[in-house]
Amino acid sequence: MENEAAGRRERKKTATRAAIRDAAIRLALRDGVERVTLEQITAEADIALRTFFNYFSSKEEAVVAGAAGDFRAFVAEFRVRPRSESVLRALHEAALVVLDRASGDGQDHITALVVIRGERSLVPQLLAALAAQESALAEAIAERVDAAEDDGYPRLCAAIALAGLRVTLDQWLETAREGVVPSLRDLRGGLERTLTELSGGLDRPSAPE
Amino acid sequence: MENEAAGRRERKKTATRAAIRDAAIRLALRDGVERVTLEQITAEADIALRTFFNYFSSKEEAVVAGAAGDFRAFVAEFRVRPRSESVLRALHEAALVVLDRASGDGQDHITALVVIRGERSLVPQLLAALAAQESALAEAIAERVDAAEDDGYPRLCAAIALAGLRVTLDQWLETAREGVVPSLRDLRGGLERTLTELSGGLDRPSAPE
DNA sequence: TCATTCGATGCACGTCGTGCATCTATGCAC
DNA sequence: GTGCATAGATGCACGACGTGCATCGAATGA
Repeated sequence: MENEAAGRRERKKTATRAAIRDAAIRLALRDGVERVTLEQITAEADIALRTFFNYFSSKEEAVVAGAAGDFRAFVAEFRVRPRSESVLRALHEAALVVLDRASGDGQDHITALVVIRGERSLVPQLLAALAAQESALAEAIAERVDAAEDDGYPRLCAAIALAGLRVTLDQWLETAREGVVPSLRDLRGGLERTLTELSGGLDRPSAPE
Repeated sequence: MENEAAGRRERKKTATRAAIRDAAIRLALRDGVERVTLEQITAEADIALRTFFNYFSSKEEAVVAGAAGDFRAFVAEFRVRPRSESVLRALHEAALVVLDRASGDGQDHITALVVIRGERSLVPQLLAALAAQESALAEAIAERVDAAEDDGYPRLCAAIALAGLRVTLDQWLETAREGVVPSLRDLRGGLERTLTELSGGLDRPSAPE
């Protein structure tokens, strides 16, 4: 998707990158991220140990790379949503598009998420990947609503939208058990509810003691 | 705050912990987190290298420890807010209380945040610390609004509230320059605006092309 | 074809993080 | 106060991580 008709060099690079990522996820799924060594990963991907660091700066980054790519795709998709859609609507639609595309690619995206979710050591990396897109999304939102320089809305909206997506996705994954991929329909429903909550206002009165 | 009249053992432990944390922050502020070695930190805190790992599992965790404590305090404070306050109101008040207490302790909390903000390698750790409080906050919210088991509101609200706080704090820190602590009044104002935005509903129409 | 460039690799080194054994100060019972 | 049990501090060894540097070979373009 980022590489169409490039030279052999570029094609080889993206192939290697994918090989490393897949190897990392496969091994992590089998043995647990902590127990997998870089040596194993590089052997599986058939590259030298040193080469690994030409692509990723850590094991964790490699495992999370797929998800990070999806986040980036989400932001890109948001950018091209028609102006007729409100911000939250556009975010919603963008999420659906990425979701469809990812599920079309097979279950790899999902299994990667399952691995990530099960491993505490990946949480920081995943959150960092998400945060990395936050500023990009904020910028896109600022353009879309034509916000003033000092308007806090874009950044706030970006952060909250991504947080909402994360929670929704997380709750959905929670329903997954033993490699059984839960219904995509459920995830759509979750997104729907989350977005509704956001647009309706988040506050609630406290219940009496 | 977590240790009142405990035995000498406990007191020494908390003192050591604080010494490590302070040493880590001080050195990180001077040389940059990446360039500081554990050896330096342990020398500064006057402990053995091995002992460090009895308290923290990494340099980064030590630096972020202070902020992590404030997050925990925030959640604790929220728990004890009166039921007469709505969820967002209670969150707001809790934030103000923690803010007051932290600023009363001097500028240490702020300088720590400044260090953290300037160092990309600390972002994952900080986000992880924040995420760690998310479930605790979600639970507190669930109690407060007496939510049903399958109600997504508590987790969503917790995630979004923390995201909102993070962004607000971040924007405020951005105005800080060269060790000059920006006005706390400004931070209060930022919180006010953020919470208003959240309760009012986050959506916005897109501007025409 | 030839020179250039860029990525892959090997090597060396410093740092990190942990398991294990040991030593010491603390807490406790008497 | 004495002595025991325990928890925390320390030392040691080791495997893994991450990076700078030099080299080699394949891909590119003139």
